[in-house]
Formats: sequence, structure tokens, C-alpha cells
Amino acid sequence: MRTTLKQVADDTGLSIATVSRALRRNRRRYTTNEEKIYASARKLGYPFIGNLKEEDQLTIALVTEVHQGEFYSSLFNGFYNSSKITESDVVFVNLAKHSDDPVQHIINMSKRYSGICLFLPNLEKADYKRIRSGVGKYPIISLTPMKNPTIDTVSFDSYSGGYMIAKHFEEQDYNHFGIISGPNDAVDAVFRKNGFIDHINEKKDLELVWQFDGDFSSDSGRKAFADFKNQKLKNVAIFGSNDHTCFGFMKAAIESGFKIPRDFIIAGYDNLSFCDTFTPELTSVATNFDVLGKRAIRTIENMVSDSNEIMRQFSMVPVEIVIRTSTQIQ
Amino acid sequence: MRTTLKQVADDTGLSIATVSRALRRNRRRYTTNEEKIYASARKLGYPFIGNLKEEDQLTIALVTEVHQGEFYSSLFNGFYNSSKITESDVVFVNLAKHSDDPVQHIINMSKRYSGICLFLPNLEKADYKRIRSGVGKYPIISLTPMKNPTIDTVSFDSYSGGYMIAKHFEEQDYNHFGIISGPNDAVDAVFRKNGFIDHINEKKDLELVWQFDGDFSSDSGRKAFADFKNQKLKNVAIFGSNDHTCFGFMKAAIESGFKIPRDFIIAGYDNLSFCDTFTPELTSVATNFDVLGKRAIRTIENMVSDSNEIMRQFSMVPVEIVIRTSTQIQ
DNA sequence: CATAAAATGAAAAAAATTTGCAAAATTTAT
DNA sequence: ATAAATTTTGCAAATTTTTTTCATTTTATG
Repeated sequence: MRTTLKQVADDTGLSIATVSRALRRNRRRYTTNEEKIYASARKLGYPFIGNLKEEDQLTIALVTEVHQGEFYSSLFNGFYNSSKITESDVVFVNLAKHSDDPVQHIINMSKRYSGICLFLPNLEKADYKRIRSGVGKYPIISLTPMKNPTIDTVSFDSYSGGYMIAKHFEEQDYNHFGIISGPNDAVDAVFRKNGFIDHINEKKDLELVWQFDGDFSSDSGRKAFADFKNQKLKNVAIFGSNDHTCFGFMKAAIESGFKIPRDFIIAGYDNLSFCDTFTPELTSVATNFDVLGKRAIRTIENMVSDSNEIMRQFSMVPVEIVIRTSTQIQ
Repeated sequence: MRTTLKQVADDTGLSIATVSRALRRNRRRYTTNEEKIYASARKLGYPFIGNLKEEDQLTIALVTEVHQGEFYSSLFNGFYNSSKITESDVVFVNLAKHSDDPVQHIINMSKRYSGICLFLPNLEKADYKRIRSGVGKYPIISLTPMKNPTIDTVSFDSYSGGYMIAKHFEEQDYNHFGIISGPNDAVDAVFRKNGFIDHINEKKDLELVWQFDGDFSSDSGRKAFADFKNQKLKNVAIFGSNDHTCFGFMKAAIESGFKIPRDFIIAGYDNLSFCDTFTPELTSVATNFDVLGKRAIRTIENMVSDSNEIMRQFSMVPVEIVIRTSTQIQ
């Protein structure tokens, strides 16, 4: 089970003594044999002497699956930035690479790392239960919001984001609302939409008059506009689910001679830097991934230090609405 | 030097036997003592049995310093994406966390990882020499372009990027050129500028008529426009050094009643997704960080397998010019 | 080609780890 | 609450792994 010098010796064809000496030397010499020994030792997983990290620094694993997309990119970056600020080191683990039994693999990781942070939207509820029971009260959190979570969760308060947009629209004296929704399998997109629609339903005089199924792409924004134009709707406040969709929508609208915010008002989600650059500037919901990352790391750090008092928590990272000219009639 | 069970036993106040059993058990039990043992073992750096990674998978360390900025974010992401495709695992190491003697620390890392990829623009030439001599023919590359490198380098061909922009301007029948330069300490910015200016100097009839010192920010683009407007220059082709600067410049120009490409043509660098969204769409140089990451990883993989034949190489990842309406008069 | 320096392997010595066993602690059943 | 069963623990012996010693071979150097 455990890798020994003998295995490395057999693998390299050298004697145990030689391997021992090569590995224990403080200064490497980079001779052919030494290189061979190190390569073999790494391959076989021989434990290395010496500790690269600080004494009481925690190592937290951020476990994700293979996926493209800006969300992953930002998530990733938020954690990287946070790891600079906090005491902890963050290691990024790609679950797909070890995926015969992902749950078991996660449980095994708990030996090596001080805490684990999961972002695995595709995992089933039962899997989370298995992880929790396999891992006891070990510090582990998830970034995927769900109902009745078995694992403590840290995520953006997307619901409130959608809600805030609707509220802002109402304050601008609009009562006809429209939405371009995101992909249905994106949890976050659904929460944004729910927040928006729930606010509308709460007020009698507000009404959802138009809806279009988008996919977060700029192109789906263009298509949404084509549909919108066709319907000949007036005085509608549109929530675009994300900024890219809005940019596509607005560009198509401007090309068709529409004026924003004269003909409709529109707000997005993500607060990309281009919100300031586009004309009109786009009102949007700002999510701060550095805060998300820091909160996640802090949560795990707290779990490590107060391992006795376990309290289930669903931690929401607040989002902010940034109001710009796209929703303000002068 | 090496961490033993005895140290963990002393640290936890338990016997060596107990520690041994706890660590060697296949299923963790998450009792108080076991938790204590694991925490201590991690802290002290006791080598864990069992190997989480595949047999012949390499582990490559990407070593960076603490810095904010989109460049790091993209770099980071490119490597992450590449690690999904390639055999290798990528570990991100923050040098600043271990920075009493960074060079020595890098040399130590060579024991643990199969290869190292450095992005450390602040390191001196002498440091790179020390690293090279301390590390022999171990697989190590740098992403920081410099003259006469001691370490093999993989970087974007920024020089060609700037050159291509100038050539494109010439082909559009412009002969008066302008540039908003990037920060002088950004190596990449300097290369872009050099490429642009060198092409101008090569041709007799081309002339650089305007120059402004920017800092890659959208705001510096605005300031640049104020200066440009003041000079009352006509028929100038402007290279904005990066897209953000261009967006700031263009927005300010449009607000002042300028029309693009009627009054001037402009091109940026980075090919952000927003280039398509802005009106007019911005011509830009596309850098593909996934390609950079993959090239870097492949280079290290090759170094590992052909460790005998070492050939100094300075590998340039090509960039592409994406021509859009901002530089095309209909 | 001779000689010094370095690298290597076999085996002894040292160190570290695992296991058997009995005592102590904890949990479960009555 | 008490007894029985189960689990955890420490000690010391047994085993495994690693380091060191020493003789031999290989490589580098003048």
C-alpha cells in the first residue's frame, strides 16, 4: 500500500541505498540517476521529506468538475485571490480526472486536506448524503444552493438579486415587466428568475407581460429582441438574467432604432466591467466572487477551529444592485 | 527532518500505536482523537499513504506572485482549462506566501513537482540564473519574455500583435498613426508598442503623429481622447494597447459627437468578448490563454520525457488580429 | 595513464511502523 | 443504574523500512 524505497529501487534498477541517499540529500545534483530516482519517486508517490508550507497553514481543496464558462472562471479567481489574503492555501481539484467513484474520492481527500469546498451542481442529493455520512463532522461546504442541504452551503443570494431588480423597476414606476430567462439547468439562473417573479406576484398592480427563454448568451439576447419587437409591447421593464444577454438585446434594439431608456428599461446581472462602457450604461446586479471565496474559506477555517460545535448553516453572500442609465429616464 | 509517527504522537499526546492505527485505517471514523491525529499529521506534514492521482500523471506547479488583474485571471484560467485536457495536473502556487528566499523555495519545489512554470516578472536576471543553476536540467519554463533568457520561455507573440495592427492600418491606407501606450513596467505592453512602432519605422511614408501614456484602464482611454481632441488631428489610425483603453476612448469620442470609423480608426488588444458588443465593433488582437497554457504544459511534458536532449527554446504563441468595423470604412 | 573524487551495492545498524495483548474507556442492552 | 459488549488505547515485541558503514566500481581530471 505505502510506497517504500524498495519499490523505487526496483523501479529504477538501483539499490535501496542509492535511492535513500539521493532522496535524502539536501542539494539535488541532477545526475541521470538522480533524475530517474526523483521521477520514479514522484510517479510512485513516495512521500517527500521537508514541508513546503507554513506550520499552521490550512490547505483547502476546491473541488469542481470539468466545465467551461465565465462562472467557473470567476469562481476560481475569487478563491485564488482569497487565498492570498487568508491563512489558508487553496488547491484546485478537478473531480473528472478521478471519476470512477467521485463520492469515495471526495471522502478520501478528507485525509489530505484540512477542509473541502465543493462546487458540483451535477451531484445528486443522495451523493451529498453519502459524502456527509462518509465524512462525519469534517469541515466541508458546498457552493451549490439547494433545498434542504445536507452540507453547509455558501452561495450568492441570487434570489434577492432578482427581487431587487423587480423592486427597482417598480420604483421607476413601471408595472409591465418582461424577463429573458437563463438556462433552466443553471440553478443560479432559476433563483434569479424566481426572485424577480416573486416580487411581481407579491404586488397586485405588477404584471409579467413578456417572457423569453434565453441561455445567457449575447446571441440569445438578439433573438429575444426579435421576439420582443414582434410583440409590439410598450413601456416594459426587462430583466435580462445576465449582462451578456442584455448587451445582445440592447445592441439589436439600437440597430432597430430603439432608444434606451426611452422605449424600454433593462437591467442585467453580473455587473461586468462593460456595463460602464456600453451606451446606455447597464444597470446590473453585482456579485463579488472575492467575497464568496473569502466567505467560503473563512467558513471552513471556523469549522476547523470549532470542530465541536457544528451548526448547520446556509450562508448567503449578498449581492448589490448597481443602478445606471439603462433604467433611468431623465 | 522527516515527520514521523512519534512526532504526531507527541503532538497529540497519544501513543505511537494509536496514531499508526488511526492513520492506516481505510475508513475514517471522525472521533475526537482521530480528528486530532489527522489535524496534527497535516500540520506537521506527515506523509499520507495512498495516492490520489493517477499513476503516470505529472504534477506541474504554476508559480506566481500576489497580483490583481485580468492578466493573471486569464493566465490562471488558461492553465486550469488546459489541465483538463492534458495528462498533467496543475497546482497553483503563490510565491509570496513563502518568500524569505523565493529562489531557494523554487529550487525546493523541484523535488515535489514534475515540472515548474514560472510567471514572476519581478524576478531579476540573476535570480533566473540562480534558479537554473540550482535546478540543473530539471523541466522549468518561464512565461515572462526577456532578452537572452536563462530559462526556456513560452509567451504570447505580443510584438507581432503590435506589428500586425500597424500593417492592417497601412492596408487601410492610413499613414498617420497614433498610440496609447500601456504601463511601462508591463513587459507585454512594451512589446506591443515596439511591434507597432517598428512597423511604422520600416516604412518611409508612415508616421507616428500622436502618442499618449496610458495604463491599460478605460479611464486612461478617456483621458487620451481629451488629449487627442485637443490636438485636432485628422485621419489618424490609433492603436489602443488594450481593449479597455479603446472602449474608454471610443465612448468619450462618441459622446463628443465623433463618428468611428469616419473620424479615426482604432484597434485594441485582447479581443475581449465585448469587442463584438460595442458599436462600432472593435478590431483587436486575440490572445488565447488556453493555447498558452496548453503550450506551456506540453513543453514541460516534453522536457520530462526527453530529459537528455535539452534545447533552449523561446516559444512564441501566435496571436491573431480580428478585424471589425472600428477599422473599416465602408 | 595514473590518481582523486564520486557513485554504487551489500549488509549491518538504526529507526520507524505495525501488531498482539491486556487494560481502560465508552457504548449498548437489560 | 448496572452489566455486558464493544471500542479505544498503551506497552512491548515483531516486523518493516531506512540509514550508515565499508568495500568496490565508475567517472572525472591532470
